[in-house]
Amino acid sequence: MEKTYSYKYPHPAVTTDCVIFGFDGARLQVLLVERGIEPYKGHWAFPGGFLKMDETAEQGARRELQEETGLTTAYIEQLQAFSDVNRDPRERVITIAFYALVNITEVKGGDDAADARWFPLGELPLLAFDHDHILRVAQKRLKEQIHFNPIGFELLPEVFTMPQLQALYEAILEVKFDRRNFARKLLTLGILEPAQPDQERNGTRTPVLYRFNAEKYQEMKQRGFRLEF
Amino acid sequence: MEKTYSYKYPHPAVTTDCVIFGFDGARLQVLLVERGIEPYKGHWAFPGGFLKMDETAEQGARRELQEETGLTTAYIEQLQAFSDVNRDPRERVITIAFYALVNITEVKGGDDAADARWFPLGELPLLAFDHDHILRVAQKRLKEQIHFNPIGFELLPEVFTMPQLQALYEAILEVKFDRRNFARKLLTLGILEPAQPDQERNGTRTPVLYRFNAEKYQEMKQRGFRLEF
DNA sequence: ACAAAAGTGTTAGGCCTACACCCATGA
DNA sequence: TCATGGGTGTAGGCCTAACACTTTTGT
Repeated sequence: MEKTYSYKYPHPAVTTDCVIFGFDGARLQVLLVERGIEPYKGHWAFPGGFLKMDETAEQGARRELQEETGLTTAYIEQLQAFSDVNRDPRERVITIAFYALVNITEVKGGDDAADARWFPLGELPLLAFDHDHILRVAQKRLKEQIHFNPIGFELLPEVFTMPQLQALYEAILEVKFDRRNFARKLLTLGILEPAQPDQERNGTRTPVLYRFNAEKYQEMKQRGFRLEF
Repeated sequence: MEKTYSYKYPHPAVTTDCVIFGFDGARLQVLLVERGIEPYKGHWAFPGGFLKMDETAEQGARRELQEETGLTTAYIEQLQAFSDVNRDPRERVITIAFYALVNITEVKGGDDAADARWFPLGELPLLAFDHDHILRVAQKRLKEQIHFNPIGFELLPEVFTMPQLQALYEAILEVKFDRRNFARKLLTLGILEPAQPDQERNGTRTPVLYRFNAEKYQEMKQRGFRLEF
């Protein structure tokens, strides 16, 4: 006989979904998995699944993230719950959506997940459920967050160039910046440090390498600050 | 025999809770209800309750808001889900928390609810469950939101004075502003309009009345703008 | 040798901050 | 009449935005 779980009042099912952002140097990308079963078979979806009774939503989202990317330490933050009554045709399912920022080069990247793939924003396949809606909310949140937090650094390798950093900000905010003004603004923030002996800078054609200084950033956050764009 | 609802896998219970902010002219206030039953009997909690199977989380939160304040049109926005495994001692309960901004003068205000009362932030009673945590998140979100949205106007009567508006911003952001700079900043935004014939301004001791111009605000939002503080 | 990428510096204007004075009301 | 609350204007500094030239590498 099959075990079931009974309640006095109806309970919705609860899942987590994780919008995983990466940056390939030019465009923002999202990691999606192809659905092999109905409903929405053949559509693509964010990694996610049913929440276990002994884990918080964030733990569940991290578990899904780890299963798809191998990463255990990524930046992850809750977006919000999505609770439309008919968002899943099978039963009432509420999902708690998260977004994660990962360094795309550290992700084994759908090699053995086989069904997981990176897609650039703007070249997305058909998404399952209300995942297009969730993605729009995630993008909006990302744009907002970057004004208060240097979360962009989560998307870059440990060492990066100023043009890379600028391309990232432009991809997230969907605007263009003046090279010189952008570099000055970020440098005067004081959270970047050169990651390169001066001697090695042979030609000006090769960009200067920087690294993010997390301690300086923590100091600044204490005193309060704003990134203006 | 009692009816029950059975599932193949365990399902958590899902509630909504609504952090309702009001402004009395000097301080931010929160509407709380006293719990009459265990657990946390005698503690105070945000209005909330179990989500029905045919309503979205927002609809549930609005229903709770309406039951406690009589308001049907308030500004309401989702905070996030709170999912700690043991946040409710009875069973696994996940709550989807919202925050609402209401004009305190329009709220029947716990008169017939009898157990609902406004408390100023800073003079709060003991809160039930993880509601102190939820409140901190709500306050943080309110501070962030006010940089992008003139949500402060939701907390004021239709017609208000500049000193009132300033007191509200100071209460939310927990800072002090220079009177003259604050007035200029808000006026040059172009979303305030005088709500008073010039003649009636007899003495300068009586403050000028303003009203929020929602159309101008919508225009500005299209073009993109920022409130700086 | 020429195009593309990256480094660097200056200037003008706007916004923010700090600050002083006047008027009217109410005690 | 004096303290309080509210309205208004100005000057300095900082930050932002706009903009040009040089170097080097790769083709």
